[in-house]
Amino acid sequence: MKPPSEKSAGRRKSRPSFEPLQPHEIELADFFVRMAGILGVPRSVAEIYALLYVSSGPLDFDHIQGRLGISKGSVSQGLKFLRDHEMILSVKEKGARRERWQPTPSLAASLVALLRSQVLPALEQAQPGLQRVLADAQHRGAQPEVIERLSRLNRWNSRALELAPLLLPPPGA
Amino acid sequence: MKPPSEKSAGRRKSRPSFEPLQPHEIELADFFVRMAGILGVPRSVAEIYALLYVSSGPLDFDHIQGRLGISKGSVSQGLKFLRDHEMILSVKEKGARRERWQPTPSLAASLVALLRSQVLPALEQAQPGLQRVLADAQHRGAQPEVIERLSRLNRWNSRALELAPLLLPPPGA
DNA sequence: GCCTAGGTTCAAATTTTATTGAAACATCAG
DNA sequence: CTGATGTTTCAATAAAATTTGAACCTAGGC
Repeated sequence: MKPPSEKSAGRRKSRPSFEPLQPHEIELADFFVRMAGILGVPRSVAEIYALLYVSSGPLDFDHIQGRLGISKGSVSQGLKFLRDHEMILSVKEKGARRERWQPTPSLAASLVALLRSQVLPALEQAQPGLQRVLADAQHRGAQPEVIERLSRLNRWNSRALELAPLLLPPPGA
Repeated sequence: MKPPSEKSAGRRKSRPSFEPLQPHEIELADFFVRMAGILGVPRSVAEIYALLYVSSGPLDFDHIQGRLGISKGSVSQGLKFLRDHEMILSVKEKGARRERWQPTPSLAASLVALLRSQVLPALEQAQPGLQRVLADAQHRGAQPEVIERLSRLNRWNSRALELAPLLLPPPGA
């Protein structure tokens, strides 16, 4: 799909054109993309975050789409993800219709929220199953070594669940 | 090549048949698969690990393939991955040709090795780039807020690299 | 109410990643 | 050396994840 018309004449309504990322922006985006990849966060999401991170003020939807050259859908989903994980904040200027976005002050807190959202549900959901697996092994009279492994796994899981609220306080705490 | 006969009569050379995973094994495998997914580790690798984890003794190649019902290639690659990340050990019985595998004693250590191998290279590779991005921003006289963000990112990166060898000692330490 | 800027949704298309299996390789026994 | 067993490699295929874009909402101005 080629951009409709390259020359956006000065008229009000014409689609504004945005410059592609600068080398320094690309470098930072690459870094965030790599790190995000480790946690399974999609490229487009990392790129959006990186762009907001190097930008001086909050950016609106169209700027993000224009500068990154990605689709509306991706921008919308990416912003949703970042919002859901409390990694960006909307800055509403009063009287303005569009929202503008900037990163939350603490990247650390953002990462914690992200990890929390991925790991906690898995641990919670696994708990009954793990207990059943252990009970089953004991009941079958499995090898002590196996019982020991499964016990340790259960203890870990429990401790992680106990500690989670302390280390990773949920939003409303 | 003779057509393999379906009924494995009691004879030595016939292809042994392995039973599919039991419910308790499936449950544990699901847990490991979920956790592995967070770190981007493929399903087949997690399944292999889970099987070794619930099994009483070390298992050989064919047992792993047979019980999981996956291809030779997957087993080979999965074992390679687990070996490379020091998550399994080979128990060679003297005089025996085939290797047999069991999980390393500490799952915690295994996870640490895994994380290390994913995160460290990214941090190392990023360092010069991040410094350049910061220098560039300073040179361009970017907004103080942006400079501050980039500085913090650099500090984090450096500290992580300093701490890494302490928290995650490499194999030969 | 109606219109429209601003944004979301989601099925289809694309890209990425994992798995398979046949061929190649390695090692040991005889 | 030869033949059998045990394992790895890698191109082809299958499966999963991401991106796109057009249809669809929604709130606010008129």
